[in-house]
Amino acid sequence: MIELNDSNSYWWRPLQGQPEPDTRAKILNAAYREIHLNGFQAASLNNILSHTGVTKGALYHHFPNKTELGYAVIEEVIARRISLSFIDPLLNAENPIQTLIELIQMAGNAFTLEDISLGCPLGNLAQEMAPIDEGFRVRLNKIYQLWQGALADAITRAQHQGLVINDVDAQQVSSMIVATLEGCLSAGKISQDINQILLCGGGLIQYLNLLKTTEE
Amino acid sequence: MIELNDSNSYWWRPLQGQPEPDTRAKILNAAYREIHLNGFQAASLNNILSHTGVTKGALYHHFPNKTELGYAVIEEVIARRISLSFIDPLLNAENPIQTLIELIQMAGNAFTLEDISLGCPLGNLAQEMAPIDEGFRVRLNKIYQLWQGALADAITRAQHQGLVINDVDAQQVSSMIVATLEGCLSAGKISQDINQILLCGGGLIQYLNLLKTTEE
Amino acid sequence: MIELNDSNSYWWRPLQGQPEPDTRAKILNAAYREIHLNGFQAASLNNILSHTGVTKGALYHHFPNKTELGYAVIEEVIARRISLSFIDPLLNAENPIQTLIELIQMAGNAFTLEDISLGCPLGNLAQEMAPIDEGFRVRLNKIYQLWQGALADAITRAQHQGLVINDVDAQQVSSMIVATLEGCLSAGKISQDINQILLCGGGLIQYLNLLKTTEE
Amino acid sequence: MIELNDSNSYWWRPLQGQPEPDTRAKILNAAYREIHLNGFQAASLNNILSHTGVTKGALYHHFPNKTELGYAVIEEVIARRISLSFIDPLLNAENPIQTLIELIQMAGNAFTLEDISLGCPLGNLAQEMAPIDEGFRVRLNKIYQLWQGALADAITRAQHQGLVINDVDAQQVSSMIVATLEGCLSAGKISQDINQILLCGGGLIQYLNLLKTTEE
DNA sequence: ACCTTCGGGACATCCCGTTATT
DNA sequence: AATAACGGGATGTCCCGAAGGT
Repeated sequence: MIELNDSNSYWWRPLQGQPEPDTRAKILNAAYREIHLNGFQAASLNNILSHTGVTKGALYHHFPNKTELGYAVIEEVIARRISLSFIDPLLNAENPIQTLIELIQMAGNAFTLEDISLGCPLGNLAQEMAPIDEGFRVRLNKIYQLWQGALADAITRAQHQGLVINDVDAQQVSSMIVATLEGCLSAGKISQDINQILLCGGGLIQYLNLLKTTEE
Repeated sequence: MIELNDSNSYWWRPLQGQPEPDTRAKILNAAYREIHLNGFQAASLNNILSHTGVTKGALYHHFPNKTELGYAVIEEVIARRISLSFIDPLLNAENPIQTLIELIQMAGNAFTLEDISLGCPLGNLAQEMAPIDEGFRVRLNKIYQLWQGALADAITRAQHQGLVINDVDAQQVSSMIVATLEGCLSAGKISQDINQILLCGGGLIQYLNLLKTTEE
Repeated sequence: MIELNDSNSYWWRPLQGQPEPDTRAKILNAAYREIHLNGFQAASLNNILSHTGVTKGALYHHFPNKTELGYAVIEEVIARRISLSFIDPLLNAENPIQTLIELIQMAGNAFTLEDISLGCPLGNLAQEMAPIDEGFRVRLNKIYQLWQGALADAITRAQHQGLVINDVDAQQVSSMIVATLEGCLSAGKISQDINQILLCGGGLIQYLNLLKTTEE
Repeated sequence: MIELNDSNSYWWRPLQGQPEPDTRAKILNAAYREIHLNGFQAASLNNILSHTGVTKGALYHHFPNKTELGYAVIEEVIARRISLSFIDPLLNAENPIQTLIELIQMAGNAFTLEDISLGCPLGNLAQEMAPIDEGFRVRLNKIYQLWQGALADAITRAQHQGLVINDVDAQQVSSMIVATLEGCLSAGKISQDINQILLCGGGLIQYLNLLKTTEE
């Protein structure tokens, strides 16, 4: 069984510039980890409390119930992490398609074995909760669409810059990119083999290179 | 919350030629559904029992515990369904690449709203249980590798037949196809929008068409 | 089957000076009785709860599990009772050997039929749990050694006072006394006959009288 | 936890001259061991079955229920073992008191660590079941009285032979001997220290020697 | 004589929330 | 803002025994 430690994994490498987090933030972080480890339904409030030293009363002072805590984790933790890692870098990229490729390569190289084992926080929660709780689905979908939209924008821009061929639909390509990325992580999770991720990611990068205009 | 009914969805459309299932089979089928709906950890044995009319004593006669029941579901239900739907049709296909494309299209068209909402049984379980229970991971990985291997074989055969360009690696492509398929289903689950699946699947099919040799 | 009532038996005559016991104490007392009646393994938490009116949540707030509840019963209930009944009176006795004899006689006379039937709480638990759970064994052994040590001290003091013959080993004698006492209670339990206890206890007292120095 | 093996311990060293035991005997032996290990209430019929390879149907063909199986174990297994070990040797002893002493010494030397840990089958069952089930109590008491009676007879004979002083009551002494023996085993069980048994047993032997007439 | 299958209850555990108090 | 105590339901597990077949 996986131990909840303070390692510097890809998914919960601590965000910088946040001095002495208050109770609410402590709960949020611990909840994020617990949920990432065990899923939302199997996440235990008692575990979260014992890992933070916070009491149950304090928790229920800040969050009305477990579900709302889950919502807050999505909106305040996961959303930010996805933005920082996958969306922001694309926004003002000079060469969007190249930036995207490098982003994928960087992520692949940064993965630890634990990251592989646990998978993407967004994807995990979506897989588990989307069919069960509409509140989860809506919030997760919002992030998902944001991500995919940013990708579509980047590709469109790249097309306008003449960096990407024009006979592909940006929406379709971005949709496929996100799906393939999530699928790659899933493959890594099942096989627990980083080579599976690199193999699959390599396929994606090769595909993206096919989209580039052949410069001469 | 989704109700467990007897609808004819893609994932649990009843297999044919199995008259009057015995107790064990009844449990297995109900467990498959319950797990598909709620995930393994949240699956309730009591639900399974009440949906089958089987008693606890009977269940524990056939399976020593919940985990072993989960294993049996993987090995005896999920494995067969994946084989029937995605592997067998490829085995003796005359035109493997075309068969593969048609397979994807057929699956996309066959999906009901419920299927979209629930996602792929294999992918769901992998997402949830691979990091938590090695027994699950190994069994799921076996199916996953079988599937991917069958795809790689098909692509290699297509290359030998001159139907697919030779400058792609069959392993890499098959790995990416499986990942993208799983990712597409995930996207559909989050958005609960069949167009998302078609969009994403369309991207995959377009990609596969790129791999075909340009006949003249 | 024996009913759990509030009788004034030797073993659970309520300790004095403890007004309005709190929840934890109530659980502890009820657990002590239930364990004394049925043994630890067969002790039912539901019985304990129903006899106290306490709920499951409260019980598991105070004790992490049944085993720890058992440990607490040993350390906080049984230990005190043995001390009060068999150890403390010996500590500052002027004539230790005579005090010991009187102690045995008093205990014998105080026994009710129920006491005989249920036996010694310490001995029962030891018999049942020592081979099964090391935590039980260690805690029970601690009390046992305390008791035996107090007896050995008393005998040694008696020897120094010239009240007991010097050609016996205090350790050996005290070990035998404790064993014989426990054995007497066992005999009473099997025969459910108070005369058996008196017969056996009489033998012990006769033996102790043999150890006295013949004053002239 | 103690494993159920086939070791040659004092308590269940196999009785000789019993070729290829039938089903009933196999159940009886396995039940004896299981009960000795875990007590009667915690003894699991399923364990007994899995250790014998016998099925539940067969068990319930030979015994109407668990309680009757327990009775049979007492009457057919425990009774015989106590007789063989502690009663028969005394019956025709030329020097009863000396034989008794040697018997105690032999038993003490024969004990393995496992024997110490598990205690006397008779005493264990009595401690656990006498207050709970009258059927158990009666059957166990019968063996107990048989044993004690045999001891009383032996002492009486020794007195007639002039080997034991006349100013002790044979009944009382025999009662105390049995109690002390049981108590010694209990002490060994708690302390899990063979020296405790030897210390306590030494005290008993010393006491017995006091009863001898001083030959000159 | 013996086997498989099954019935149904009891048990320890854990969980999410609530309430009174400070 | 935070705490300790408590409520009460649901869960997986196990167990003894019954029933019907061979």
